Amino acid sequence: MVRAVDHAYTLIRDGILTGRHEPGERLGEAELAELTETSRTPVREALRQLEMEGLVEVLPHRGARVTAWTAADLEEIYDLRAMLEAFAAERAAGRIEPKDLDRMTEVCDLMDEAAGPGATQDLDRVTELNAEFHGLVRAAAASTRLVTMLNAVVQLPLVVRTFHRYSAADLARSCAHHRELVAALRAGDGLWAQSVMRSHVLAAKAVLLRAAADETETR
Amino acid sequence: MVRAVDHAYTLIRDGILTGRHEPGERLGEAELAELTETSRTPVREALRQLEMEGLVEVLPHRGARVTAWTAADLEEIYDLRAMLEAFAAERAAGRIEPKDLDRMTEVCDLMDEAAGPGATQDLDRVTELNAEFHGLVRAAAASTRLVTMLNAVVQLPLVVRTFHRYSAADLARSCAHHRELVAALRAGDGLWAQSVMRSHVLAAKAVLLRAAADETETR
DNA sequence: TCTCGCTAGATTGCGTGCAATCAAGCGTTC
DNA sequence: GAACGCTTGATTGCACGCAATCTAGCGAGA
Repeated sequence: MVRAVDHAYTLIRDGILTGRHEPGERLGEAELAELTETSRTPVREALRQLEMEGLVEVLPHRGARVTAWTAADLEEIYDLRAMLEAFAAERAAGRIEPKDLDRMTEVCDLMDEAAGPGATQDLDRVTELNAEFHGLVRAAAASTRLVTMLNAVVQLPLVVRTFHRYSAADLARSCAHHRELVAALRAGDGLWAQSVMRSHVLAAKAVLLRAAADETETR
Repeated sequence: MVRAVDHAYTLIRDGILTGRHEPGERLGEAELAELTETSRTPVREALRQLEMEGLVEVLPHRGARVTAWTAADLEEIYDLRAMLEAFAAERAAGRIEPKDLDRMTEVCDLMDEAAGPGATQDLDRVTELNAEFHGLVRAAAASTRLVTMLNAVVQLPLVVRTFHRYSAADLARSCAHHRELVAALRAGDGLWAQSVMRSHVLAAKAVLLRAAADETETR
């Protein structure tokens, strides 16, 4: 048995992440209540939650809209994320358990497999594994507040389906970063881990910004 | 005319910050509705908001409690804050307007006055001015998301009435940091600004941790 | 023709009732 | 005497209704 709030939250969130609700689209409470087969009360709470995470904007007496990101937002968010993830990596270096490190190595192998060129390539699986990898780092950082903040800035990359914009070289570099991070964590070197993680996120930012620039150019 | 949610939010928040509601205390919705002279609906929304900011914890079907901080929480929060404020200072270095810098200098003068020893000392006024000073930095950083995150980690220092634990030397150092930060921002030196801000926050952390240690010792 | 004001429809904000869930106290059984 | 289960009281979670507010469209006046 799940709470209606969680049900509504998950449904609306997925609707935004999969692009079913476009940026700027208006989200009426009554409409969402019907969609989620609940009432407006849990929908309201779910929208508040999503507002905190930055996925929707709600204006008093005017309802909620799906957040529309600008290129400047994107840059700002990735800079924030770089800092937060680097901090998490540093903390993780002093706390992570060997079994988590082993699992991270496994995830790296699976990612190489799913990211490799050819018919077996599965970018959605890569996204999933990537989320697990970074989740392990955050969990090892052991800071509930940090995790909350990261959740707020990590949603966006999902919206824009990051990995579908990666070139083969970008993907290879990303996987290499992951392996290097595991090495840094295994060595217990906080500075190294922090540094690799920062590179990792900033590289992702560069890919995204270039992709965004290309899009507006060809338009 | 203000919204009932905001009214309830402000009232409950003040109740926690001023210590009227003690850490660990149970906060019943009905009770708060009566206290704020509204109904349970806006109270519920206010509690959710406060949960996001870390001031209360709400458990499903069991209601809300005022968050009880441990020494480890305190350390974690100050490390987070050091990083976030440093980041804000760096961004501010490239964007802040001369008139804001002038105002910051004014605030420094006023703080020296209010912090000075003797009968004119007014630590609540220092707290107020300190908030304005840091607010100017954050505003200059021009990142809505960063401001949201900082709000989440800046609440705590208010709860424990930080400045009342400062020695004369601590206060003097804090004011010196402020002046140095203004200099760094005026020079447009992001690295310098970031560095000063980090020192500033970590120094505050040290004062608080020592004070906390003393308290548990004499108990 | 442009601007301002008004009206109507729709939507959010809030109050309240009812059902689901939880904690505590009591009684029963081993 | 201790442990388990049940019942009762209290509290949260959810649904729905009404009032306050906003947006859009129309009409009157300059």
